[in-house]
Amino acid sequence: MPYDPSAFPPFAVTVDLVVLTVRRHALCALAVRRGEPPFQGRWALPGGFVRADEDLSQAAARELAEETGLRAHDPSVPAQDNGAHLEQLATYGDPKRDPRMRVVSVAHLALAPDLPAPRAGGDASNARWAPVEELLEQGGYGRDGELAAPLAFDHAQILADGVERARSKIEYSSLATAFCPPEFTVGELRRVYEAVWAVALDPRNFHRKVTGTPGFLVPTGGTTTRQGGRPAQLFRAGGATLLNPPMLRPEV
Amino acid sequence: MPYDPSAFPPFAVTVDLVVLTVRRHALCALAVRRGEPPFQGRWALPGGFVRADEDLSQAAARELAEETGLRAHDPSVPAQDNGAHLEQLATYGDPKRDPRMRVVSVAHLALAPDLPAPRAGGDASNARWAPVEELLEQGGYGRDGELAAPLAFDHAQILADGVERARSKIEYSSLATAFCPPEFTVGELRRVYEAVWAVALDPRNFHRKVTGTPGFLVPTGGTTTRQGGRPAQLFRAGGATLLNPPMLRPEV
DNA sequence: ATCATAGTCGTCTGCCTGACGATAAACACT
DNA sequence: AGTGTTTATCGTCAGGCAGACGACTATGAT
Repeated sequence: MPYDPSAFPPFAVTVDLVVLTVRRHALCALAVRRGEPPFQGRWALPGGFVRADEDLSQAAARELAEETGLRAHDPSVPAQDNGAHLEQLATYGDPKRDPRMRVVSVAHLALAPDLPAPRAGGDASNARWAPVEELLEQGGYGRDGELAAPLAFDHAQILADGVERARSKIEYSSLATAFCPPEFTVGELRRVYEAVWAVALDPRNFHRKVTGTPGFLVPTGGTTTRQGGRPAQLFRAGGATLLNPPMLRPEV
Repeated sequence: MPYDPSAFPPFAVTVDLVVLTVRRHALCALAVRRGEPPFQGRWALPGGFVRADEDLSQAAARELAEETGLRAHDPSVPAQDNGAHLEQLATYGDPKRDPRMRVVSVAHLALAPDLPAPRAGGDASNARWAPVEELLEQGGYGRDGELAAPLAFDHAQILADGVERARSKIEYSSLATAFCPPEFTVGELRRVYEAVWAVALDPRNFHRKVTGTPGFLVPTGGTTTRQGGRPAQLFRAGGATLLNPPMLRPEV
């Protein structure tokens, strides 16, 4: 097939972001309110057009910074610091997914600690962290009594795919630490798993598992009592990225 | 950001295919020879433009049919028959990945049994099954003595990603059956694992594992001696898609 | 002082896996 | 017909890991 420029239809290419964090024992996603049609006033995932000279991951990192102030974690820099984990999720290209034109969206998944406050163009009322169940349920009422309209476009599907990716990936990788601050306790890490999987885990078995997996956690020497109770050791994420054997997700 | 049609740059969107099969105890990928510049004469992954009214998965299924004659397995149809497994792999959008224009390629991964003979536009000399190591090694010589030039564009990266996806996915899913004909023996399935992982597995432990996993294999009642030796039971792929606990890939 | 909370160390049991012996049923020879 | 080769299939045993859960420790709150 010759590459005649008139032989292929032009597409708009966007990146959409599933930004996940754990707040108040719940897995939450960043949502922004749409200012223009279509779906004006509805909640949507943050995103935007890919620029002409930009790689897809660059566009995703730029959007992430614009919406949250988070820097994406560059894998080439060992000190991951405040950087959020960012990875490509999947691409959505149904011809009718945007009523105005043909848009192909390359969705990315970002995992961040609880710290940041959302800001959409500086307007906090148009951005929020919402529990993923609240964003995914159709027609219910959210915590604020507002009718929970479904997310704009196919963003409910994208969010569901991102949540599923995160849920499965923390099984066999050390990615759960991306939800934690630079230093954290075993209990805090356990609460991340409990929030993401929406299950209760045995603290003793969890402690044995994570401290017994080489390279997963590195003790910093410090302790903290910020969770109450007996002081807990502080850890940093170790170099290991793959968990073998994996963390087992309870059946029900 | 308003959706002014002049506010976003136009992209060409293509699908590229990583089609994998197992032949002669080796994991092989489908490669086609490029007829025009750039990379004229070099081997590349099959692919093509997404049409204006086509979904991404439809485009991938169409390209797969055009290149191999394989029908993609429609998940809504339980009888998978001759259909190949097809799933989205990842999207590649480096601004310089195609020297002519801005092309975003949505790569797909297809797994097929050994049956089909390649055909690229009816010309078999421009399509072949090649062992993935041969396609991925740089500067060596292939089986036919031909200098192994690297694949065109970023297709070596795409192929490597597809192979890695296949290798990890057969660990925790029943996807290895996609490499097998509709009816197959435990030994044939084991040789699929051995080819994809490039390892040797213990036949007795493998037999215990796959026959002991509920829903993985369904006996058809028949037997075959097409592999020589004692007649082996024939099985069909069962309904289970997830393997829990997973098949463990040997360390080395 | 007592309680509540959270963290940490152990024990026990059952399941799964890896290593490997043994038997079974075909085919290819001699 | 017997022997060897190949592949399939069943069984046994030891080690590792996870789930269930008891026990103890160290802090803050009342």
